[in-house]
Amino acid sequence: MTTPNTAPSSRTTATRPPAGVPPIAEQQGERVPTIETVAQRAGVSRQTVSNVINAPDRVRPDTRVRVQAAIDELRYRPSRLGSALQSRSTRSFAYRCHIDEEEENLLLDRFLHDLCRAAALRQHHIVLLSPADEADEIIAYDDMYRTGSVDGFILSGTYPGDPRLDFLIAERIPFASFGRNWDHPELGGWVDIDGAAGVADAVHHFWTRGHRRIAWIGGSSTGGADNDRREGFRRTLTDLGGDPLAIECSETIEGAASAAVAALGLAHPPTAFICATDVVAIGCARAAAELHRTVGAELGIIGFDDTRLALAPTPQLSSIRQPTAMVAQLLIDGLIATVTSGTIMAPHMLTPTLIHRGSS
Amino acid sequence: MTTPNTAPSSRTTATRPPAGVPPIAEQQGERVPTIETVAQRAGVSRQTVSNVINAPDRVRPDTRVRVQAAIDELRYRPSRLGSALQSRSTRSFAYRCHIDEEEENLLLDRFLHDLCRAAALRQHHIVLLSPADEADEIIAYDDMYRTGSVDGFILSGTYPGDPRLDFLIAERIPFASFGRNWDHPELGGWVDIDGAAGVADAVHHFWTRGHRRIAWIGGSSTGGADNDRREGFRRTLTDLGGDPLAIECSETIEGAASAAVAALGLAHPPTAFICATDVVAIGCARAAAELHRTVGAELGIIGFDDTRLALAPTPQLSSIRQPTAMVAQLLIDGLIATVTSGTIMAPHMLTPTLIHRGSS
DNA sequence: TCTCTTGACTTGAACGTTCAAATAGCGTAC
DNA sequence: GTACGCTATTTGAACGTTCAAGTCAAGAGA
Repeated sequence: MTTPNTAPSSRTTATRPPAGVPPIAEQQGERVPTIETVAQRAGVSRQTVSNVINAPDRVRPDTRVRVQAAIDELRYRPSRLGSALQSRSTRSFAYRCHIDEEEENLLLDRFLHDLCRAAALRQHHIVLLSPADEADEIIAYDDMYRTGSVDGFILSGTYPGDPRLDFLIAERIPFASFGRNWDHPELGGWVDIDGAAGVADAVHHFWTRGHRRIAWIGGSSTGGADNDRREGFRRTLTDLGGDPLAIECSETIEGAASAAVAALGLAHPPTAFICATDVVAIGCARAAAELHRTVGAELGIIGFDDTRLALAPTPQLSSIRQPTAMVAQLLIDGLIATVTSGTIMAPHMLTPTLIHRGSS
Repeated sequence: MTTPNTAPSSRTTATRPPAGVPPIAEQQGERVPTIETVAQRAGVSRQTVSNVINAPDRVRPDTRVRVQAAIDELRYRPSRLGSALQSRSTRSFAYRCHIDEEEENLLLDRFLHDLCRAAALRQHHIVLLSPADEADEIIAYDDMYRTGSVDGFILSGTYPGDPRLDFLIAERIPFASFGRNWDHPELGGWVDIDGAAGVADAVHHFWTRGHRRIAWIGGSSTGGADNDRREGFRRTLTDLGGDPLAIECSETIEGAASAAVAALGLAHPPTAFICATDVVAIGCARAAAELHRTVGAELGIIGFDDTRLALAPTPQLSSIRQPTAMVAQLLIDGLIATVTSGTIMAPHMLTPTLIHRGSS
């Protein structure tokens, strides 16, 4: 962070812009038009202009046309700050952008994108937050809310005992979470995917195709989504009369691959893997390749999240897809309702879909 | 987007929050403290409170202490909206969040994260934009800037003829770009990585280790960063007296793998691959595995971007790392300067670093 | 003693919007 | 003819801050 390693070219061009290019924002002459400018031009009052924009039905058609013409001529756009100050709403929500160097999070990428889209649909913006750790995250929530920077918060990746939910509920700060409130689901404020149901689908899928030795492979977490999925696996397979084998591994390609190799070397090895994430599934596919086993009917693999990674191997991996776009839309709509009505949104549990490809 | 697939539990809990949990934001009694509240409590005027916060040296120490006490007691935080309206600056920048379902962009993830951090360091926020296409992107820029939603824009992935730069310069809208202005680099407003220099490093790395048949493998774009890197490869290898082999492929694991398999089947096959991205490098590694070739001294691979993907294969992949954190910091500082001074930031060309691992 | 300067603080105004209340115009019913 | 209701529009005030100009007292210089 000292002096950047610059190439020669960066020295030749000084801080000033090159000749011929006038500096940015040199509009001293032409002030940005305000609602007052428009009003004067159209020969009406501020409020009428405001009405033309926000409640056109309150304005007589001919006046409306006249005002609209003034708006167009002046290229007027209402100031978001002005209206935010007055309405006490910024029309924006914050979301923590947690890029973990260790862990894959292609799903969260997609979710972030969906979130932006869903917010834009409702004329809202997403502001990013990137706290160092969890304590910092709560401080950042407090700070952003109290300074009026955003109207509320979108969370993701909740887990049992999550202090963020406790904090937001206690402080009466509007929020909506991708991931249930594990401790008090009845409080609402969340949208989640029924991971156990998705895994149950996968188990049935393999079972009806004749697999009798089906394994779960994933991280070792004892609570939250991973645990929910693993328990869904155990329950479903037990109900079918099978013997559930749960393999623990770190959720990286490497970790999953070596765990899968070990599992395939067992006396009674699995013939199908249901994986906690697509990354784990990729690891299983690699293990199969290393052991010269063909992935498909004889050795099945199903991933989770249906990220781009699932398309990489040959054959492409079946995967359990989460409807992130719908999650995002529900969260945004729910959070908007929370902000306006002051009530926490009703919980929504969505079911994922098994996307069937060559690997199962 | 019709009725979501909800679990039974979502029916039991209605839109109202469960009994015992009072609705959010029920603080009618305790109004949020403003600067005026603090002023009254401390027995001073608004402006003095403002000075305590923004220019403490203008206030006598004992008054300062008294005001600070009032601030702490009331838990006062200045409204970002109020000050933004007055100062005509939101202290926020917009960045386009382009998640391409087709293409890997782990690098952009990291960059986004770094951007947030760099912005936070300067008390700024990053607001996301997610336009459908490029025309939409320009409309979104115009809209956000004119409504005063943000002070300026951070771009990434510029290319020759990029209409976004032309637009922003023409409209005198503050911006800073990760990726040079290919058509008019002298105009500034950008920070970029000298991709050609990074590739040159990689070529020398292989050359000194005895490789004489070195290949470039990547997309077919005819301008922008990819082209710059490929030309850097051609030039460096030609200067050393080698015969540059540039292989075209789609930048997916699949596409790269099949292209690499084909290349390795040539009469005079390459012994080292320099890849346009880590994804392409993963593809090469897979091609090697398929052909039972050992990656390392005899068959070299170097990726680009040094994402988490580079750590997945065995041996782990060498990769050319871009200093994204520094890019982000330079862009944020440059953009802040642009907003305040009205001048476009000087260009900065940074050099990437070859991270040496088992694959080279 | 008078003026000038300085430091510490206050006051008025403005930023751009929208809510709530007020007003004007006009037709209609009693 | 007056009272009423309705619609279209205007006005005043407020949202929370900071800039610019102002006040006021104390100290310095002549």
